[in-house]
Amino acid sequence: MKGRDARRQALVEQMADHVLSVGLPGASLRPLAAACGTSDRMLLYYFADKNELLSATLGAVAARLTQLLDAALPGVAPYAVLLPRICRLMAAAPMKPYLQLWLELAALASRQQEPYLTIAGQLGDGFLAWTAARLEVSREADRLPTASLLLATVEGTVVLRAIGRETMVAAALGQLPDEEPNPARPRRPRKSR
Amino acid sequence: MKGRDARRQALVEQMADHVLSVGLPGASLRPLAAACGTSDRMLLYYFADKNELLSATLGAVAARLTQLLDAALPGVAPYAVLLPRICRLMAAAPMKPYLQLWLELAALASRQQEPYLTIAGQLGDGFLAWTAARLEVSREADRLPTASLLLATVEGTVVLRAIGRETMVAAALGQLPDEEPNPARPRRPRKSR
DNA sequence: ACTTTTATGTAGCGACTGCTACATATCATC
DNA sequence: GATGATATGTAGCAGTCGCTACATAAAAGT
Repeated sequence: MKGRDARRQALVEQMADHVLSVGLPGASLRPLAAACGTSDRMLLYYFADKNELLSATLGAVAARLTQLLDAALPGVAPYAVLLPRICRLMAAAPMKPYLQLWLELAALASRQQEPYLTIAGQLGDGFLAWTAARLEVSREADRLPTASLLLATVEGTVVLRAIGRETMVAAALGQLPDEEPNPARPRRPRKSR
Repeated sequence: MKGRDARRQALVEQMADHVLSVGLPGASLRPLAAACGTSDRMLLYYFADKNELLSATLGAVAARLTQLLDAALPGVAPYAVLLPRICRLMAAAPMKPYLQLWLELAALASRQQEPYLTIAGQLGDGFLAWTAARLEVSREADRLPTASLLLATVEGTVVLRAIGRETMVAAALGQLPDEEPNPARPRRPRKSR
């Protein structure tokens, strides 16, 4: 009764590895079991069914992501600085598997499928809180609305990058309200006049 | 050789209906065939394989979406007006099946799967052009960058709505640069002073 | 009328899906 | 050392997946 929970946790972590590398399409019982060095039979011995198993695994993934995000971007910044900063963070290699999984979750959640809808919602709440905590606002009442707007834009760049349109992301980020202190930005080579 | 293409087109339209209603997860050969009143055998008689069949079907879906979007939102508007306008359009009921499919495409594209990556990319290009055409800018050089930023934010609200966070969308849209001419918006009941 | 092309039905293959029945180990407790 | 709980292997079920071999019907062309 004690080692059982420990074994479950160990399996969950190994399954999290596997899901992060191949995504939900590859998250069927036999491949998952193989990634854990066990059998589908044993997975269903430790978990009631695939749903419970996946819920636990995605929970572990969410925990890793939370940890990863919390470690990133210390300090606060105003909207116009924070947006490109977060977008750059989301474009970094370590985020890729999480964001691929995130889009798969969003697609399933969009069809109201449980447990994905619930999990994706909680992840979204986490994203918002994380964003809000790093946002510098003049009026405190603007924090959540501004963070929501920022989050939406970031999510959008994630989608655009997913469909291979990094150019659009770059164009969008070049089009900020221009409040960040970036002295060395060549606007245009200032034609001779 | 003549009726063949007509039959293909008819099948494609019926499959588009089906895909729009159940999404890519339900787009396997036998259900698709049933939706067309035929058999999987016949689908693979008119199409080389499932990939070709799905490409054609998603092309038809894209055409419908283009038509649907082109009919919507005549006239141009500046960024701050256009953003909530488009978001409201995306939240409308007729868009739902398209956006659910769009997220599924984005998730598959994110894993570099063809033909989804190509199709999603083309759809994204269409979105950007559509947005840019409705955007009112002061400097023409800002059109594409600003449209990209707008598109990203819109896509983000689509994701947030997919995961059941309409509240975040509402909060984000309340947090616009506030340039739209909306005289009857109660900011706050202006406390007595 | 004969042949060739076009269209359709039937049946099935091998692989995979989530899940389960049954048997058996291993091991702690009484 | 018998007994019961915990753990694991083997085998398989009923279903779906994309796809194909084989037969045949209808139609078109000669």
